[in-house]
Amino acid sequence: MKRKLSIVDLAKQLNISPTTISFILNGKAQEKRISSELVERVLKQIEKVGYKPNTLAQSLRTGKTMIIGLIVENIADPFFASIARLIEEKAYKNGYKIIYCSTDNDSAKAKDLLRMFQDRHVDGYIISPPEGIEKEVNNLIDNGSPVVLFDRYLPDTKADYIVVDNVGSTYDAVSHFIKNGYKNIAFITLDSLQTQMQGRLKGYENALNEHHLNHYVKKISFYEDDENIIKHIASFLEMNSDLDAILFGTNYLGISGLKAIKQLDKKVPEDLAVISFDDHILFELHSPDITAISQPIEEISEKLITILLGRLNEVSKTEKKQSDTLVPELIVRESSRKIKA
Amino acid sequence: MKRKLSIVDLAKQLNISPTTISFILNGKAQEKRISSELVERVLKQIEKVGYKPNTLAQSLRTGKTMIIGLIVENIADPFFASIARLIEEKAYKNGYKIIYCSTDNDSAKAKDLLRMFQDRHVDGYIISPPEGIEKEVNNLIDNGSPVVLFDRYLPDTKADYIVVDNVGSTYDAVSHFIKNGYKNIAFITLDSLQTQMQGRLKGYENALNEHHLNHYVKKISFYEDDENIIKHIASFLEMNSDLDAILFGTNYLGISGLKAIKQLDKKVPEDLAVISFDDHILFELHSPDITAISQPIEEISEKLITILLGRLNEVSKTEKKQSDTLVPELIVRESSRKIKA
DNA sequence: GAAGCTTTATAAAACGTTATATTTGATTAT
DNA sequence: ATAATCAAATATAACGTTTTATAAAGCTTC
Repeated sequence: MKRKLSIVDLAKQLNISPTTISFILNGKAQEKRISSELVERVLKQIEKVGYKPNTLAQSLRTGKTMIIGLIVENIADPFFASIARLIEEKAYKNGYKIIYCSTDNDSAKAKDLLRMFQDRHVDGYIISPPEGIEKEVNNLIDNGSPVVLFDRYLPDTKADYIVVDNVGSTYDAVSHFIKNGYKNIAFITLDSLQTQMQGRLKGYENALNEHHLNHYVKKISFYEDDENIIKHIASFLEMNSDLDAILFGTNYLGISGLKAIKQLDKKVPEDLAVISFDDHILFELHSPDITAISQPIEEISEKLITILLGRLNEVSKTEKKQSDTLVPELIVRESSRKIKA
Repeated sequence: MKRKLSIVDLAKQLNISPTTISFILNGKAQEKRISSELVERVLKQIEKVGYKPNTLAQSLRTGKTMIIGLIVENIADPFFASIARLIEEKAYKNGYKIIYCSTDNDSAKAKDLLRMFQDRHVDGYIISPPEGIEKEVNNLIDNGSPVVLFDRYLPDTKADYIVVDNVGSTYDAVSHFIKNGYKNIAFITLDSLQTQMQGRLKGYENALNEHHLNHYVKKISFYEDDENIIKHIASFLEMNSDLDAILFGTNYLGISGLKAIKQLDKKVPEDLAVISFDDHILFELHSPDITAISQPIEEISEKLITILLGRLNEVSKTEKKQSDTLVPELIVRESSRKIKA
């Protein structure tokens, strides 16, 4: 196990001071008026012996780690996994690494993770936050660490955020149902106060109210497992036999919902039309294929990383809160087809 | 931006030496015979002011970062995302964080990532390796960093690994086809020398040979995008109109394959029976649902982290290569149903 | 009453950088 | 002639820990 060589070793080899090498490596050769011959000589030796600065020492000294903390609800969810993948890629191109963790929407776990990330001195945060971590997030920002939220945001924080137009997109989805002749439209969603779920509910209600239609809302706890979700949805469907359409609030509710519908032997869209929030490969290949509200994943990731990198390079930390609301697309498929008249 | 307080600050507050605090914090109070009153007093103050050691300084001094580097083919692939999720969870419980990156099966990128992770002094590695990084992996091990491979392994390295019985599972899948009356069975796989793909091919061939059936193998480059994969599969199916069953070598080949089959308006399993490697939520809900070779994801993750943590706690690094081969399960569904006689 | 142990605690060096202040010798301005 | 500027490089302290070696004080023991 050979010890890696340090800047001091390198300095000894060249018979110069470590300081000089450090200046050269940090692009201060000109500013510090290091002669170009020396610069040349140093770079050549670095190349030759394959010297690499110790990032830990650099971080300890500078306070920068070039690591971004990514906190998502669940890395195994394809929506979050895709976002993670894109963020990883973009961060990597800018010299940043990602440390990630999943919260399971548990605020205690999220706080724990924030503490850990802080211990590790990550430079910035990208978070899909559970409720209840407002204080911790504000603390981070007050301590100079930029935080960008996504998917949902925390109104009582100074954190930047990127979200989508939840209200508008469920409004459009329900309107699409109505235009196609559906009248008894349910919304199966999470029992959650998070902004995105509130928005989705709002859009649903707005559309129904406009047409004076009945509301059928089923709220499911985040902490149920797949099997229980299916049971709840199935019994909700049985108890509301007049329903002719369902909007699902998230992709996994949609998936569990399809399982419930299958169990009940209902036909989509003849017995029950379906739209789900979040597109999924399954929705594309399902028979019939499922209409979905597709979030602009690429654009979300791009904006997230752009804002965060911007903050990281900012000189004065005074600039005010940044946010953006992107527009999802309703991908119309077979499952929400017109009722035969 | 308040500066965090250091062990020195704490020592000053208590009018004692930083050394003493360090000993106490590292559980050496007894060994170093620190009086229990002092221990008490120190712990109380730590609690009171919320002192947290700086992990960077600790890492610099000790050479340990408590970070595990996770290198997967693609974090957005549900197989890898699920593994990542489970590994994350188990690592977290043991005080380790995860840094992850995706390789896209690109050995140059993988080498780059290994270098980065090394720069960051990660304590150990979990890798689904592309070919061509044998030298780098051996270097890591020689330098004392444990490496555990999964999904595929590198025969020419000393790295531990966890894989599944690829040969046996595709053998079983093909045998299942044969038992159900299928005779012209294709294997659509990646054009790859990686051990898992070689194994899957082997199992396919073994089963066919046993029954003196024709081989139909289509190898697809890893670097094609979804659209092209579909085209290749579609044209392969058109050119081999006598086929009555297909085994797909990975989940995304299976998914693209289903799209191709849909485009060609073939019925599953009447025109074409289907089995795919790797289970997927889509396979469960597809009509008809798709028979799949399901890998024991939970068990894989468990063994990976167990081996790695074992290595990290090992005193002498002499113990020999560890490996394990787990057994996937063939989940039989509608798509490989018996041909009507 | 000196030598040797215990007990309890500490000083100082080290990990590998970077940033600030300083040195040295040469050149220019007054 | 001397003060002032400049070019080129360096010494040193600092970041916050851990570890090794050492100290101080009290107690035995002969």
